[in-house]
Amino acid sequence: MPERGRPRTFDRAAALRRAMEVFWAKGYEGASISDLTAAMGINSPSLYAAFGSKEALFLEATELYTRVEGTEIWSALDKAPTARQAVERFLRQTARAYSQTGRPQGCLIALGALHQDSSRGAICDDLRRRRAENREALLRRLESGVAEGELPADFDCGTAATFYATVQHGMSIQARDGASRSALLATVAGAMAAWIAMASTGAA
Amino acid sequence: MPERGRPRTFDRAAALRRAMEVFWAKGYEGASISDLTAAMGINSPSLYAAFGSKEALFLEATELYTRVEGTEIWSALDKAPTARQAVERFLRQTARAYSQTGRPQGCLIALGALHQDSSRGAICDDLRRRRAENREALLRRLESGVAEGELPADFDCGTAATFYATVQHGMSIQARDGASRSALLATVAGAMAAWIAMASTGAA
DNA sequence: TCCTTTCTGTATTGATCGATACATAATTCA
DNA sequence: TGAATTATGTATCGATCAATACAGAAAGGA
Repeated sequence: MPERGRPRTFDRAAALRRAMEVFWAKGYEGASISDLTAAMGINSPSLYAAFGSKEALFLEATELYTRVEGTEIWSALDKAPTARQAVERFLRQTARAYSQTGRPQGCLIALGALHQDSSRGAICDDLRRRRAENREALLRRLESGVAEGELPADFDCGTAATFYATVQHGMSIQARDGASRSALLATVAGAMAAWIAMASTGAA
Repeated sequence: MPERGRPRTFDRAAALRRAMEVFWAKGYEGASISDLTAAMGINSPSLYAAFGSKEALFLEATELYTRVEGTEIWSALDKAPTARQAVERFLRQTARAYSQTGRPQGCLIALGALHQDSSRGAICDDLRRRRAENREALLRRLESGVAEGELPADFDCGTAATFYATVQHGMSIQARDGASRSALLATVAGAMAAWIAMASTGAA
């Protein structure tokens, strides 16, 4: 509460949003401090004073991404009445989110830092952990579907969770390649076609 | 034929293979000239004399990757007697190739340069073009399946080609996350489960 | 044996990377 | 008001980036 010293002259939350967009568009190593400060409207000493380092800023940016963009995509999982609808809506939300105009295409978590490297270990690990959490969320929803009797007892939830998470990752690259929303929805249709077979016979 | 001047003391083809592995593991921007020369066993002037620039070296490396690793994956498309077997073998070869021990995991074409940037336009465009060619190859094989009567006339080849190409892209990220071969094959099983539904009813 | 050509290794280029030193400005506390 | 504290802008830091200058070495052609 008691704010000592000269007050900050920029909006920290707004600057973080700008930084998130830069990381989203360019990836961790592709986003330079110059890129970031230019987008955030501040000088580098202010960036370091407010966020600590490029790495810490990225971690805050991914947390913000997860909370805002991620929720938009993943909230469908819990809201939908059936596991099938949950997965389909989650994928359709993914298609919508990955093809928004005026925003970077694809997913920050999927594309932000794919190449493990000497100094980028923490960054890669953080994104990997978030991707693993996404698969876990899918897995839990599918297991609920089995517990509730919607899905057969021998339904291979692990295989299905891995499969749908992988499709979502592929959609990030597809979106980066400039795929239209309808092209992304075609992928969703393909992925949901698998549901029928997986659900009716257990895993293939 | 007439080799004037001092002969090269290193094997250009072997050096290119090493460079390909560095780009494969670290991506275009993640691979520094130092990384490359160290792996190739030469100094930077030799690199520039033999390959021109980092960008030209990358383009040669991706061409080599396509010719060697790519053929291993994609040759299944033409060899298999049916479209379904072609797609399944193509995906299973992908799972195998993406989880080879002692090699980078995932695909150079899919992961090499995902973030379009000022100076990397040509690199991104080249990889994008190769990814588009892969989808085209899938599409042609599926259309053959329709022409030969294996698939119904209303089978949506475009949707299926996009879907399977996207699954393969997702498998690159899955592999980068350390997925085992069996985990990748689980994704293949999921993707092939979609075949049944797509082939029996046309697109979903 | 020169001359030309090409490659090799050392050393270095200007640019940019992430990160700071420092002086100054703006606020709270006493 | 004066001391303490924190933020800001300028001007950098050493390290590393991709790319070369340059001199010497190794080959062919004359």
